[in-house]
Amino acid sequence: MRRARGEQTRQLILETALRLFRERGYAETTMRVIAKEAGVAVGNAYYYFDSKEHLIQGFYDRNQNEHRLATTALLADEKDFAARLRGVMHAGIDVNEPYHSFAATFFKTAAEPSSPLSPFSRESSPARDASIAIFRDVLEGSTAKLDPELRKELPELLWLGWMGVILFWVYDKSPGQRRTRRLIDGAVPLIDRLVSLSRLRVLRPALRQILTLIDSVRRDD
Amino acid sequence: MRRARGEQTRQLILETALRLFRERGYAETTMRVIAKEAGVAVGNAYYYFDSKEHLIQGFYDRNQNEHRLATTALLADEKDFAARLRGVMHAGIDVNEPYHSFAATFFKTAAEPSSPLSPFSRESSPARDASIAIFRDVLEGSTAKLDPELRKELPELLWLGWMGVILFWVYDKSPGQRRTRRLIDGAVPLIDRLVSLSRLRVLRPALRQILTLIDSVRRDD
DNA sequence: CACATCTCTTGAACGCGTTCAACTATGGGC
DNA sequence: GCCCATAGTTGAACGCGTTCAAGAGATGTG
Repeated sequence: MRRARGEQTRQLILETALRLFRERGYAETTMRVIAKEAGVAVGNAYYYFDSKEHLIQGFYDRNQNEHRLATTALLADEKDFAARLRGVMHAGIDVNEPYHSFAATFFKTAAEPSSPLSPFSRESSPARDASIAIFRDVLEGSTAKLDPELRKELPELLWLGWMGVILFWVYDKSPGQRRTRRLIDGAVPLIDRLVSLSRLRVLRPALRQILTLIDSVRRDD
Repeated sequence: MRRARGEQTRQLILETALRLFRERGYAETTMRVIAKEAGVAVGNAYYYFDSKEHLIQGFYDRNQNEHRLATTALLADEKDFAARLRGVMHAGIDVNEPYHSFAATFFKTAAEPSSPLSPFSRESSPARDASIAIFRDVLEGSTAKLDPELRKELPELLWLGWMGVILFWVYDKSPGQRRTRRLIDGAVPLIDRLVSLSRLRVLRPALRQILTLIDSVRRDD
């Protein structure tokens, strides 16, 4: 089997790279060392990964998957919207916590718009969609009552908010990133309240304005 | 005078670099070419600038200043809050527009939390305070009526929102970055409306919740 | 004027990510 | 069993940002 051997080498390189990234940091880990540790030639790594940055995509995918797994139990039992959202966000931070010190470097790389690692890039689209799906589940599996038009947009908005939390977390230098935990604990009830308020008649015009804004901005022409 | 000669070389290197960045892009401009065009040795550029990315700081400072200058006329005349905010944001985009293509790279550098170029870093504090001051002026020089506690926090919140607009702009690949313009045109009236709504009795609890959240997150322990 | 000191300048050299022509191993077709 | 297209692998070589020992030039000191 050709495929099997290729996949094996690919995994070997990826696992070696991620281990070294964790042990010594991203910038300090050279492609030559990754190749040497994996027992292959430098060029071989480039046969499987377009660039050093692309290796990080593997890290993202794995954590993304761990995040999903960490939330399934909660999302199966809990019905309260706020509790679901809070659980999902804390789980997301839990999963990434061991990597906080070098997540900053990853973030720097991912921040470049042309980078394949950017959360908004085409290459990240599957991971992004999977992440948005979690937030759709958070909403749809809950007993929350809200404006039907907002319901359609909310999963993506929650994902955007989640990106904001991640951004905050990356910059968070407080011990154990407590501030991020406080942000989540404070923001979730607030979001819950605002979502409920979406059915209020007085706020109808403001809500429509928000939805119109989302629509006009989304059009990419 | 030594200082004069050094400063002259520094300016020569900076201007040459910015010109080349504009002409051929950031990644395509090598330090060797910058040095050659400026008529100095490569190492000389590193005597004045810590790295290639640090050359961007000069660009950043210059545009920051231009933004401030571009808003003074408007902020002296206009009294309507929405019009003031809209003008300031569009002016900010105007100033940066010619550099959109390599602003991405600048953003990448600024995004690293440990970077002195980060908008949240201590080194950027003066620039950040200056920027927040503009938004304070936007608010205080307007006739807007709003909750007094919100009034204290709003300038910083507007600045944060502005950072979000910049982030959107950096990623905006639509011709002439039209989507960013639409975002501003749509978001400003919305902010205006929400600010007005802050005096509404029904929303009092939600507002207090927002203010409490800001306070708890700001505590850095 | 000589000397010491500090500012400024040089360019070869280093290590990095990345490329690519050349090579080897594999498996299916006849 | 042989052949050949394809998958997989190699490592020297390239151009890049960056460093640094060495020196040149300007200024202060006796």
